[in-house]
Amino acid sequence: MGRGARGPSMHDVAALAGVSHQTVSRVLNGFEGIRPETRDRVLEAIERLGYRRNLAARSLATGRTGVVGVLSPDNPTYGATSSLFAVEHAVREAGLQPLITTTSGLPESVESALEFMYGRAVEALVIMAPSRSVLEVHDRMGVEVPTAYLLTGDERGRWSVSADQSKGAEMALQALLAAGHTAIQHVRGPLDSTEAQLRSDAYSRFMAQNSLARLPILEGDWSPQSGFDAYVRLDPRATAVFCANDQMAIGLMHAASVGGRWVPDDLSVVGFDDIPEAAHTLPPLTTVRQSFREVGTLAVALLTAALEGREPPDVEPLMPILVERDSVGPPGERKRSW
Amino acid sequence: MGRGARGPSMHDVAALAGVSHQTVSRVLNGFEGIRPETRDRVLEAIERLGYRRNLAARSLATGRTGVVGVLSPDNPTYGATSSLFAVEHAVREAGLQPLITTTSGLPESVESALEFMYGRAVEALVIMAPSRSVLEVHDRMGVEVPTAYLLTGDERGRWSVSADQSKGAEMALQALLAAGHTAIQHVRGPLDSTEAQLRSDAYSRFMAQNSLARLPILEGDWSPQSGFDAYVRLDPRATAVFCANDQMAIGLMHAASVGGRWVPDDLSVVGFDDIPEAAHTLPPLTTVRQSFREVGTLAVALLTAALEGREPPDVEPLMPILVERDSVGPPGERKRSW
DNA sequence: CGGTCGGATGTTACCGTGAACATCGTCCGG
DNA sequence: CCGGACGATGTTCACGGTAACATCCGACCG
Repeated sequence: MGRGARGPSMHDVAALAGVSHQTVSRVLNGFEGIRPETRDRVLEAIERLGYRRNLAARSLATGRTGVVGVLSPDNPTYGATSSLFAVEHAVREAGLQPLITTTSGLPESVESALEFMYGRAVEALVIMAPSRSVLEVHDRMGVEVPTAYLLTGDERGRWSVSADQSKGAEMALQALLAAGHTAIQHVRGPLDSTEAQLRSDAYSRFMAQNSLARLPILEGDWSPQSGFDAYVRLDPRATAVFCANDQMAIGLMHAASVGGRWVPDDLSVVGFDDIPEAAHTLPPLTTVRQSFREVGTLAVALLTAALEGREPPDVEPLMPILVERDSVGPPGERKRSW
Repeated sequence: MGRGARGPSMHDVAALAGVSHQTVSRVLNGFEGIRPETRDRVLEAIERLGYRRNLAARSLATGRTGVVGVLSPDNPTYGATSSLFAVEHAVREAGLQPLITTTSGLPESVESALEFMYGRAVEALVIMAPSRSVLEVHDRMGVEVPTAYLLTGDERGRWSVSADQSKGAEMALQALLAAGHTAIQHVRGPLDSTEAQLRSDAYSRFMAQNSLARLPILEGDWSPQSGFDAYVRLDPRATAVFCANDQMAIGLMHAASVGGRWVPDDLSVVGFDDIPEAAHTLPPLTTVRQSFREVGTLAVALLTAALEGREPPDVEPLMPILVERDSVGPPGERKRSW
């Protein structure tokens, strides 16, 4: 194993500045009792040598790594990625180091990803767990570092950071109801997904509360293709569909158009997430926007508080926003001629 | 600075197994000359104590970190993120540690991201530089680790890994030409972007080679909104548009529909990238697929070869694939009644 | 005017690992 | 029967920081 070229060390800096290495250490760590003149000499020596401190040595001496593990799904969706990048930024901002590791979600993949991070001595974790199985693996491996959860709905109580999924779903459904729809069907996300479950539960609750007949819930996998496929399984009576995300809504609108049904005249559709494309589908998609970046930032705030021994802030679920565009219209058989 | 709880060390393992710490080290590093019986005793002790080696200490002793820095745009687009995740996976697979750092692309952001990574003593870099300014900052900071470039077209010669942008653009244009279009306009990506430049150059070349009049090149920023905005600036003579990515194509098709022009009857559109939504736009988008994951994997192969002192493999630009769907039709004034 | 105190800085030990070198026993050949 | 070689393992040191403690020196006080 060839050893890397080593840069200058504290001792080199100390020698150049005519002080001891400990004084250099004190300067770097912002110690108080240092004569300004000495500090300047040290800083100049650092500058001259292009010195960078060796974090491995520091970590070895202090027993701390400052590494925050981030487990992310390896699926490049807009929402998850937005949150991921917000987490990355916030972690770095907090003076810590993000260790982003992706997983397909299969148990062995989750396990190897977590094993990798534990092997790196992470001091905190952000688990972006779109599916419950990820949580199960994590629980089974039982490690003790502070952990925040994203994409898990409210599964983990105060450690779960998320937008209010139920409220969001309600907003979407309310938009349909307000337009006059009563035969509303739901295309949910994967059974395994906690967020999909919350939205789906909200659907059932909403229908019950408004004394509407609950049509069979169709299952998709978040992909546009699965939305497309869901269309043919739609109940003929349905005049409106609440899709659990925008991508499936896009696929479903495509299928509707192939099937000769026009959105919003023959079928109303709402999505969830407000991905950038949602404003430009045909027709532009009415959807529910959630602030992905905000949940990422909040999760890190939770962890830094825990790491510094402060009381973690209470995280209220974030309020989503209904974005009304053109995919919702009144029900009825106003078939457009084409 | 409170010191973290320290786990068992090699010495603890050694004591339990009745050997010296060096023997433990040898077992862990797969040394040859160890009696099987001794090895087993050591492994059992490791198991019993739940020992994990301290990478900080290892790194300090060897002078190596095994960290590969990955600079990524903080823009959660499908393509960049796909490559990013492929890089992450490949780096980990190679026994190294990815250090993913995002940047907005603004010089000070790029600089702080690079500074962060250099401070972590990265041994190699993957720079995902959608814009030339990122490269400039990187060059200015002048560091010597092996560096692979993504999203830069062929800017960096053999160190640039990418799909063949020119060929891809040609394929897109050829599809339009084959359908009978001669008045083809181009909506390019940002001026600063090397990939946009390559596609744009390919457009100019293609038009010249086929003796077609080059219509003014419009500039977008990759977003659907910018594609939408470009529509009104379209030349009235244009019967077809080559958009430099799918998102802009989506926005442009939206605008066309608002403007009462039908795709593909009144206007043909091709995109670039083949994002998952492209198969489900109205109409489904003809586009050029490039293998984002593959370029990510290849970039890492390049770096691991360099790190191990092997001759880096020659990386041929990857061949993109034309995906023909329904957004291209023959030119003409066959306005669809609606 | 000497002792003490406190601020500024130096000295030493230690963190956990890997590398170089030392040691020990055994086997084999002269 | 002894010495060298070799295989298996142990010992020591270095890596580059931080923490604890030691030291030095000037100022202030009794």
